[in-house]
Amino acid sequence: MMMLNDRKLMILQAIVRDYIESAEPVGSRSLSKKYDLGISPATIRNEMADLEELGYILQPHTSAGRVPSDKGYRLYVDQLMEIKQTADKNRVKIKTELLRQYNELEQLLQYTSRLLSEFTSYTSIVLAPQVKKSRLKQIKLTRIDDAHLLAIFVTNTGLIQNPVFRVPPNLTGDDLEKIANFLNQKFAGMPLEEIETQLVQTLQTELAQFHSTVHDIMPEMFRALEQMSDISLYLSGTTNIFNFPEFSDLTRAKDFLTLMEEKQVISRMITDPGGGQLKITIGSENQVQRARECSIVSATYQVDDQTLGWLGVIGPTRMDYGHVIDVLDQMSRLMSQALKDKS
Amino acid sequence: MMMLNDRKLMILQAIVRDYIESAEPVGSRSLSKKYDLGISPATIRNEMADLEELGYILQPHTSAGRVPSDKGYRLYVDQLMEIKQTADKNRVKIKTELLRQYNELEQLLQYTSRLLSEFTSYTSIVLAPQVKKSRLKQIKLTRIDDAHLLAIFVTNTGLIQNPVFRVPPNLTGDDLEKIANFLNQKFAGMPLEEIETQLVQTLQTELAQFHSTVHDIMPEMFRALEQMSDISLYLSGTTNIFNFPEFSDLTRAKDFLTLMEEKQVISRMITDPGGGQLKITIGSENQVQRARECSIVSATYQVDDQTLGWLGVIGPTRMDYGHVIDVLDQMSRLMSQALKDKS
DNA sequence: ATTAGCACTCACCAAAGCAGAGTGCTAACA
DNA sequence: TGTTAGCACTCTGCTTTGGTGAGTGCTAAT
Repeated sequence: MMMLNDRKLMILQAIVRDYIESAEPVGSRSLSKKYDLGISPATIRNEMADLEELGYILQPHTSAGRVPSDKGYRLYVDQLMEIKQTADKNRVKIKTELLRQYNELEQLLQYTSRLLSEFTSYTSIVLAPQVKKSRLKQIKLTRIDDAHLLAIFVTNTGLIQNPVFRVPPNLTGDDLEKIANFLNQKFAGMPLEEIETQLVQTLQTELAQFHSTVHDIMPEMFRALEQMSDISLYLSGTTNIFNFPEFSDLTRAKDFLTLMEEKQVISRMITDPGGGQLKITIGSENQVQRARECSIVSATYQVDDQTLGWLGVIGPTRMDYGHVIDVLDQMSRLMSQALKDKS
Repeated sequence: MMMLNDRKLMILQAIVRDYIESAEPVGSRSLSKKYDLGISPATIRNEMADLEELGYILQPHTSAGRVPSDKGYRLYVDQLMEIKQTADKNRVKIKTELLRQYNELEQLLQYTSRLLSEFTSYTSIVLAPQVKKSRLKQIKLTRIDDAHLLAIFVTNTGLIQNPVFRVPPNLTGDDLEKIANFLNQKFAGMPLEEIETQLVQTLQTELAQFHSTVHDIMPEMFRALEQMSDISLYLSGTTNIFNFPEFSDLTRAKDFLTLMEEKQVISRMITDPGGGQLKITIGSENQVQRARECSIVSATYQVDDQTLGWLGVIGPTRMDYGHVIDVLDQMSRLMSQALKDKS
């Protein structure tokens, strides 16, 4: 692959910057006026022609200016971009807000999401820790009424799940306590998903000591747990997209918002199996067809090197990557810290 | 106020019906063609002129057809509308889906919301029972770690709240149990909001028997409860508004969707302090300025004559009231029943 | 009281003309 | 040989113009 010379890089950088700011195709004349590149529009035109041939920029139509292609954005992000430092005032605000003592994990997640969309002006996504991957700290069983039991799973991620499920009425309070003790001893510290599989094996033998109905309630309990804990994610600023001219087409806006209602898909987009610290997906790089007009930047939050969840923003490919990355980087660190303080 | 003669009523009815269906201003000629009114366009025109003067219909501009005014819709809803029976197939579907055994209240609410938007094709809103008004069935206290306690409030509405809060580390397990027992005995059956106020009075005297720190943790507990239980409501089908031409203006669509992000406001709109069974708010009747282009139909769900929450739809004033009312009526009954079966 | 007829109004649409920004190419320049 | 000025050309976006169709109000006939 041909290496771009410095001047081409400089021009590409200017184009991307300008387009990110203005959303209008950028032409050679205005480029040379606005930025002090030291070369004439004609020269810029020549270089632009090359850049276009190489696929870094596009012309919406003859006699229009140029627009970065996804490939162009990619190069920009990888080599040309400068991370924008957030203003100190805002750094402080983010920090104090996020490190405030939240009693509930949910509150932290929700507030992070708010802040993220507020500071980036894109749509933010915060993915809660997966229930299944969380490790059991403690389990409690309580009778709610004749027919229902409440189980309380306290986990190491701060998640607390409390599935309610039906049970036959002939379980005594004593039974419950025994079962809970047994479960705690046996499974504390284990990821919930493992517990479920292990339980099947354990059931036959060890659980025999209990009332015979125990056989039945365990699967019921996990089914209830499963049911209630579908993907939980926090979105903010979905309506921000109306601020971007690329979504001023009604059907585009609709498609975007409809997409934002599909938790499954969103969660797949923001999660990176590769597992780097920061993931940038630009337009057509996206696996999800319907998001090929968007870019996504996402990061993880973690405790003790275990990745708990993800947070990120989604917006037009014409995204202010430099800014978003800085904000996201801060927030992911702070979330990790907030969770650490807690556990 | 002048009473409208039958013919005027008939014409108004036809106008509203037609406009609800087509979203286009309706003229005298097409009206007489489409509906078999037995009078000529010219006569219709005369009547229309009267109806306009009386404020029941409007002309977007000279030489356009007529459009119902909010006053016109109101008359239609009060006197002219016929309730549309939902197709049997759908009635059955709604019934079976809603009376399915849901372990969690949240699931019932969420699913109701889905169904409601699906069957009406508007945006649906389901308001969960207010925590504060719910009555305590049972309370449990559990230690999570050195610094945190988990309280579990089980209420009569099926709501389970589990606030986590900080406590000084020197509380024994025994203490906890005693406190819980005390609270249960004293407050079971009481609305949570009352408990909180009563507690302040009780604190000084009766709680003296416990460890001195009890003074401190009670307010803390309720603060945590308060914090976590902001208005919880379930929206579905927000993007449905894109299907209506009255929202094909980008800023209108944006305004609507932005409004839908404000739980406070929505909850105020859908709740009727007057307290009838079914509430219909048409356009400018709405207290909320930004919703004066919308109509809202809402109903309650209840158990033992106590209103627990609300459900409803919001859409353009050109709403298919007859249909919405039928669906809503069914659903509100079924929700009430589902909750009754449970408690 | 109703209706046919008629002149008139206005939104909507398509075609036409115009201005502005941008391009590619050629030829001159350093 | 790389750079730049000049120029003809292209294409979008905006405004103008004219025609069409649905609808109205009024008047006069039924």
